[in-house]
Amino acid sequence: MADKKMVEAITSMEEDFAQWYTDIVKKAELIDYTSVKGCMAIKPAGYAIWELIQNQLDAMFKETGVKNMYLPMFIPESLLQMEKDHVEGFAPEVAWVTQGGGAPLTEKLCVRPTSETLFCDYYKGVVHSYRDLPQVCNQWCSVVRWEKETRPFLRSREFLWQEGHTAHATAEDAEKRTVQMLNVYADFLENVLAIPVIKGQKTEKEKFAGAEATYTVEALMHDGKALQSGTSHNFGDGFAKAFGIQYTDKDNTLKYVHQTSWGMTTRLIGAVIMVHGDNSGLKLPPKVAPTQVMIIPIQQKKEGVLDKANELLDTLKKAGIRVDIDDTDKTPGFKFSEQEMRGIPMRIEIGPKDIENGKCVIVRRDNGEKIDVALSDIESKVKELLVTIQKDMYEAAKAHRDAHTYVAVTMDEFEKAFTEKSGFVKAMWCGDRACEDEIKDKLAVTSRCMPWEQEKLSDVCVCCGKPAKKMVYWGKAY
RNA sequence: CGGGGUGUGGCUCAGUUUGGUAGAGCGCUACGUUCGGGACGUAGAGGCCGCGUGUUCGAAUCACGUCACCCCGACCA
Repeated sequence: MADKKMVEAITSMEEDFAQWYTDIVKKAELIDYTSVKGCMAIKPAGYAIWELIQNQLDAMFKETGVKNMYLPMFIPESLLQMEKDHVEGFAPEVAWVTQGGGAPLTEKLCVRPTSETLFCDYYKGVVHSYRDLPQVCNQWCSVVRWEKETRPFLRSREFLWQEGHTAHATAEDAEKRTVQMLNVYADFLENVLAIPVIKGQKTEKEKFAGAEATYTVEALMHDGKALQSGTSHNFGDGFAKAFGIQYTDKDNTLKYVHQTSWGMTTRLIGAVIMVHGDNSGLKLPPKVAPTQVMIIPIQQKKEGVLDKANELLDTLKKAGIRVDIDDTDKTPGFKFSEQEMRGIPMRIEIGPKDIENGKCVIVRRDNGEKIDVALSDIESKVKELLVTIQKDMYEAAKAHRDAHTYVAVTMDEFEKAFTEKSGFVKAMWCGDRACEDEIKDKLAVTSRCMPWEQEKLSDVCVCCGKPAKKMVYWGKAY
């Protein structure tokens, strides 16, 4: 039961979702604002989540043959301009370095907004033969995009991410890698972050600047808005032609490589907050919880309580669980609320009464359930519960997503879905940019993706009534 | 970049209308009593009132400028 003071601590999500989000980000101590506009200090609690994301995602990449490397944070102006669509897409939001050591530079450098051009420049030097392919590299770094309006994790001027860049001998290989990486992303979101996603393709209007095709994983936040959570792009040979990346094939002819890129960012932390969080604070899936279990001793000054609590701590630590103990002299009630705010998946209460009975009390963050557990069973029970919580959080998020996904066959239904409700709306589309533009102007709604799992809801476009080509997920986006 | 809002101890804010010695609650420090859902007592520490210029005998308060942050839109991951 939520105590009055606890509710007052953060704005409720029903009252003001944006403020609720900001409150959580601050009160769970994930970030601080800094004196650099639009750039945040990612605090230890926030960065630890990012490290867990990095470690697990990186391991998944490596299973598919990805190698990590690093390229400069600066891009010469001439390099950025090599590919026309790409530069048009990014030029408006890049930051420029015009001086070095007090003297003007002969050529200004932009701070990378993304590194396609640098990887192209690099691959041009290392790819000569079909034997040099494929190149499958990734870098973990930060990028800078001069956003006008910023929000912690969701939109900042500098953000952390990974960007994978590959070069392949054939269009088929490139397409295969693009799809493969999107599947890695979907797998990661669903199994590690417990966030269900829609996999699909972006429309021409929404695809990445310079890409032939952009695939995306789209997630639904608790307020019914969509969040693009990861993208994978197939560039075809467009960049290769612009940069002259060629190799000699087995038949002794010169051919252009086919390239891909794919990225996920610290925005994922925003997604975790907005998918799982509640009015008591953050709710972390066990797999990305820096602390999975917090032990809270009750009446800790009483003989033997702290000893027993520390014994528990050791047992669980040895079992490989990320566990900590809160033995500060705050009251238990305060500690309960604080650990809930921080999103710790599970807490263990242990006091004199428990010790007498050879047990302790486990409380789940995800559903508040209290469970008596014999001290002798603690290790196996905690392990089992962490798995259960991870799974239940995914199921809860999926139930919410499904309950907020609507079907619209007519424009009337479509408009109603967005004015009276909020969430994903599935509707048929003719494939024309004009209909996409009209829907956006009218309802501030964008096409999120053309899902790989297509359904036929009707024969005609929801907007113009002409024959439909694709079923599209629409939504209001972050 | 357009619209709206806010800047006063670490946090939330009062004080600004009508210029006159900088306030409260929470938090923090020390000690003691507490402890199964945000405890209490006593004693303390802590503030170029976002920044700049101007008006004035005197500015947190008035004027002009500027910066930052939050929210909504447009743009993006």
